[in-house]
Amino acid sequence: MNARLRDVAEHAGVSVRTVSNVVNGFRYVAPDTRTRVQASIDELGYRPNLAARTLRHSRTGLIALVVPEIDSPYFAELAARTVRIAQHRGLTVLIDQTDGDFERERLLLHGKRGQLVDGVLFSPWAVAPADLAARTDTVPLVLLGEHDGPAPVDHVAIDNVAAAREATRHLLATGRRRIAVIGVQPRTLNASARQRLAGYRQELEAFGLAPVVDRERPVRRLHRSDGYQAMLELLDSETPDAVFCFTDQLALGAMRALAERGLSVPDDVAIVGFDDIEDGRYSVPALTTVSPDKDQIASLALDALAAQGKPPRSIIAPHELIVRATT
Amino acid sequence: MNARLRDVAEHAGVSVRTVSNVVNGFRYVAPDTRTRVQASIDELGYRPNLAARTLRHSRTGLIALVVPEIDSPYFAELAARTVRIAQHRGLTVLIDQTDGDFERERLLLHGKRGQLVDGVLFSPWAVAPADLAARTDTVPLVLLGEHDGPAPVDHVAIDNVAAAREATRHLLATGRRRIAVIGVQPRTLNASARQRLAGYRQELEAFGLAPVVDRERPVRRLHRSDGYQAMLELLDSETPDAVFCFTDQLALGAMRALAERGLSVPDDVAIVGFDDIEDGRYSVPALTTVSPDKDQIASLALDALAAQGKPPRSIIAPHELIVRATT
DNA sequence: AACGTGGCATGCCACGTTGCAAACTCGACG
DNA sequence: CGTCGAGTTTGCAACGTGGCATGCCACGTT
Repeated sequence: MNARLRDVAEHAGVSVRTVSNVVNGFRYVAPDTRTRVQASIDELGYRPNLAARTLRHSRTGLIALVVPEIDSPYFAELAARTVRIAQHRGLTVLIDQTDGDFERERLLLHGKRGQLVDGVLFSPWAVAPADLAARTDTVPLVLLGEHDGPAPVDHVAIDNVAAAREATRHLLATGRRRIAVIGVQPRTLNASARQRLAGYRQELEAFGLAPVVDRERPVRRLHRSDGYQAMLELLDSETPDAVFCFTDQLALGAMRALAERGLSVPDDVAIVGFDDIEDGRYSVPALTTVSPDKDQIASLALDALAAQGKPPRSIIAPHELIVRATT
Repeated sequence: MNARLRDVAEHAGVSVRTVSNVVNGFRYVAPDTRTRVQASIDELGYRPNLAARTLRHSRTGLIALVVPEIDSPYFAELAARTVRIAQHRGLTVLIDQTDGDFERERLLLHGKRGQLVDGVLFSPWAVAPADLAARTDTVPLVLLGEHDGPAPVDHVAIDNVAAAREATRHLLATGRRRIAVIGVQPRTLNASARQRLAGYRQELEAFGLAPVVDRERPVRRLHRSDGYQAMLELLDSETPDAVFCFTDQLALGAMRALAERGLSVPDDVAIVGFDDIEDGRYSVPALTTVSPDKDQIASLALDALAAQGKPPRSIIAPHELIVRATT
C-alpha cells in the first residue's frame, strides 16, 4: 500500500491537515514546517490518492472521447489533438471505442461511465437524435460531427453542406461533368454523409446538371476497402470523370482501384476527398481534400464541455478546400 | 448532484446497506425488496459513484497507455486493439501522449498518474533503462517495444533482429545488392531502431556483403516527411536498388520521393517497410512489410500487467514478413 | 416451551482527502 | 499590561461505498 497523508503526518510530526496544506500549496504554512513535511513526502514517496480527491471534489479531471474506431486516421488525428489540448487544460482523456455498435453507443450515452468522467465528447455513428433526447445521464455531453433533428445537446461540426458544395464546385470548375460520389450511407442515420450528399446535389443543380442516381454510390463503412469496392462497381457501369469521396479513406481505396484498372488520376478521373488525413498528403498523387480544422474542433468541443449548463448550441468549426494533385 | 445510495434507500424505505446489496447482487435479499429497491434505483436514475468504489477497493479498472503520438498509425492501431481487448477484460484505457518528450515520459513513469490507474502500458521513446530502474512508483508497468540493457520491468516486443534479418534476406533473395536502410536513430536511445539496424547488418554480412555507411540513413522522427527527406538524400548520392525502412510511414514517404523522381517501385527500387499499417495495404503499389502481431502484443501486455509481482520477463510476440507489391 | 437454523436486513466503520471553523502563538499597538 | 490580529496549526466531519458482524424473524425440531 502507498503512503497516505497520515503516514506523512506521523513521520513529520505534524497533523494530517498540515500535510494537506503543504501538498495543496496553502499560503499559511511556516517555511520550516513546509520543508520538513516536504522531506517526509519525498522520503515516503507519497502520492495523493486521486480516488479520495475525486470523492471529495466530485470532479475527476477525466473526459471520455467516444469514437467508432480510434485507428481510423481521422479519429486518430482528432484524438491526438484532443488529448494534447486537454492536457493543456489539466484534463485527461479516456478513449471509448464503440466499433459503430448501436448498443455500445447507447450504453455510453446513458451513463455507463458513471461518475468516472466530467464530460463526454461523443462522435456518434449509429445513435439517432431521439436516443440523445431520451438521455437521463447528467454528465455534460458534446457531440462531434454532424447530426440533424433537434437534439438537446451541444454539438461541434463543420458546415458539411457548404464544404461539399465547394468540393463539387472545384470539380466543375476544372471541367468535370460526370461527377460521382462515394460514401452515401444506406441507413439514413449518418448525418454527415447525408449533408455532404445534399451539398453535392445542390451544387450540381446550381450548375444546371441533374443528379444521376447511379453515380451516388453507397458504402457500408468508411474504410479503404469500401472505397475500393465502390469504385470498382462505379467503373463497371460507366467511367466518371471525377469522384467526390466523403472521406479520404474512401478516396484512397478508390485510387487503388483506379490504379489497378490502369486509369490515371487526375487525367482520367479526378478525386476529391474529405478529412485531410496525413495519408492523403503523401499518397501518389497527393489528394485534394476538404480539410476540417481539427484543432478548432477539439478546442471548441472542450470549450463547450466547460460551458455546459447554458442552452445547447450548434457550433460551426472552420474548414477549407486543399487542392493538391488529384484534381 | 446525482442520486446516492442513501437517496435510493430513503425512497425505497430500506437501509443504505440493503440498497448496496441489491446493487451488488448479494444473495439474501427478499425478491420483493429487490424489486422495490430496483424500482427506486430506476426512478431516481441512480449510478454507482466510481470514485467511492475506487476508494473502497483501491482499484480503478483503468489502465494508461502511454505512447509518443496516438495519430501515428502504428500506435493508433495498437491502441485500438488494446482498448478493445481491455474492454473485454473489464478495463478502460486512458491515453497519455508524450510527443516523444523526455520530461513528460519521466513524469509519467514516476507516478504522475498517482493512484488513478491500475497499470501502465508504456511505449517509450526518449527514456533509457536507467530511468526505468530509478522508478519509485509502485503501479504495475509493462514496456511495449524493444529496449535493451537490464531494466527491472516486464516488456513485450517482437524479435526485431530476426525480423530485420528476414526483411533483408527477402531483398537479397530477389536479387537486390545495393540495399539501403532508412530509420537509423541519431541518438542511441531507440532500441528498436538499433536492433533493426543490427539485423540488417548481420544478414548482409552472412551473405558476404559489407555494410556501406552511406546507405544507413538517419531520421529525426518516424514520420512520412522524414522518410521522404531521407530518400531524397539517398538518391542524391547513389541510387540503391532496395530500401529497408524501419517503419511503414518512412517507407510511404520514401515511395513518394521515388515517384517524384520518376523512379519505379519495385522495378528500379524495391521497398520493405515495418509495422504493417493499414495505409501500406492500400498504397500503390502495396507495401511489403514486417507485420508484428498487434493483437498478441496488446493481449500479452495486458496479461503481463495482470500477472505483476513475479520477476520481470521479456515476452516475445510473433511477427511475419508479408510480401506485397513493392519487392 | 426452549432451541437451532436459514433467510433477510441493518448499523457501524474505514477507505484518503479536504472544507470549515476554531484554537493557538506571538509580536505590535494603545 | 491587555487586546488585537496576522500567521500558523489543528480536530472534526463528510464525500459514497462495501466489509463485517450482528440482530431479527419465522419456522421446524427436540
